[in-house]
Amino acid sequence: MEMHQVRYFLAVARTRNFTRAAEECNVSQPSLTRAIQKLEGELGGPLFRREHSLSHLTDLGRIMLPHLEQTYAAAQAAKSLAEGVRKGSLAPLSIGVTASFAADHLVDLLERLNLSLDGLELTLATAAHAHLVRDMMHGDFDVAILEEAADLPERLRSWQLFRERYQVLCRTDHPFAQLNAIEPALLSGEIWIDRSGCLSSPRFHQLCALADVKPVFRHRAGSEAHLQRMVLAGLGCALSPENVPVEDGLTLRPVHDLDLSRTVLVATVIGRRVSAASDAFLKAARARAWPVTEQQG
DNA sequence: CAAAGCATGCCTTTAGTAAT
DNA sequence: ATTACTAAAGGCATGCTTTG
Repeated sequence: MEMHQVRYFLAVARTRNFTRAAEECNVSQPSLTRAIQKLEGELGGPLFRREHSLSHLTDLGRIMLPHLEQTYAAAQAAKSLAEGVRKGSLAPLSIGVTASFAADHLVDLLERLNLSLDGLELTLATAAHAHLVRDMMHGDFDVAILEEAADLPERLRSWQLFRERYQVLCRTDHPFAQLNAIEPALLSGEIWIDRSGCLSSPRFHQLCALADVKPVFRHRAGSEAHLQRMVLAGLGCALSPENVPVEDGLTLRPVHDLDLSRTVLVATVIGRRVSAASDAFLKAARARAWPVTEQQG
């Protein structure tokens, strides 16, 4: 099925006249007739009943009409969108954010970007670290905000935004909430919610094993929002980056001597064309004041 | 019978593909 | 890179049927 066939079909459906439809479409009547015949061959039956002055859609034609209208409208929309991108009146930007990064950090940044960039068309998506990196390399994102890791692809060019520690996230009615800082030994026996797909998770397990601290690793959450809901629901405690905004009823408490922190980066892929929108975002992100972590101890 | 409406035969042009 | 072939779109001329 070709788009010109759909276009001709819609013109005939509208005018109920092959000759006038051909004029509308700026082709000769025989060309239009042949295109309709081809479409009918492909769809398995006549779309129009040819009755001279009373030509009209067949049942098949009526059934096809809304689908083909939609098809044509979608194609037209794609065309005008493409034109917008080409002329620079549209500035598409796709940002991938690691699941443990609170999008709250981006609000003012995105607000300024939207004000300064005409035609900004933003896609903001979240994914676990490994998926984010993979999707970034596949071209799904123009820019990624992710954690520093040993195995980041060489083709990623990154800039550090800020560094932050992990702290214990618990309910405000949990005994931990009363402490200024938690002794690691106190974590033993606590029911724990793991951050699945997050780089901090294996590192935390490792640190616990080294210090002979034994939380009960039982639950898993795939996003920061889910993690906080699960803690709110009383399922257990978890680790969260210290700058994550927490829900009412939750609090963050540091752990003594817990060497668990992360570096948050903004990254692009080397060699890929940097769009105006990407460039503006990168510049704004790097110029922005990010949370500063005081040195512990 | 003339005009309107659609179909068909035959042609050219163009784009894509396979072979050299 | 060049050539040959093929398929498809489209145009012109014209035929057939219906309508007024």
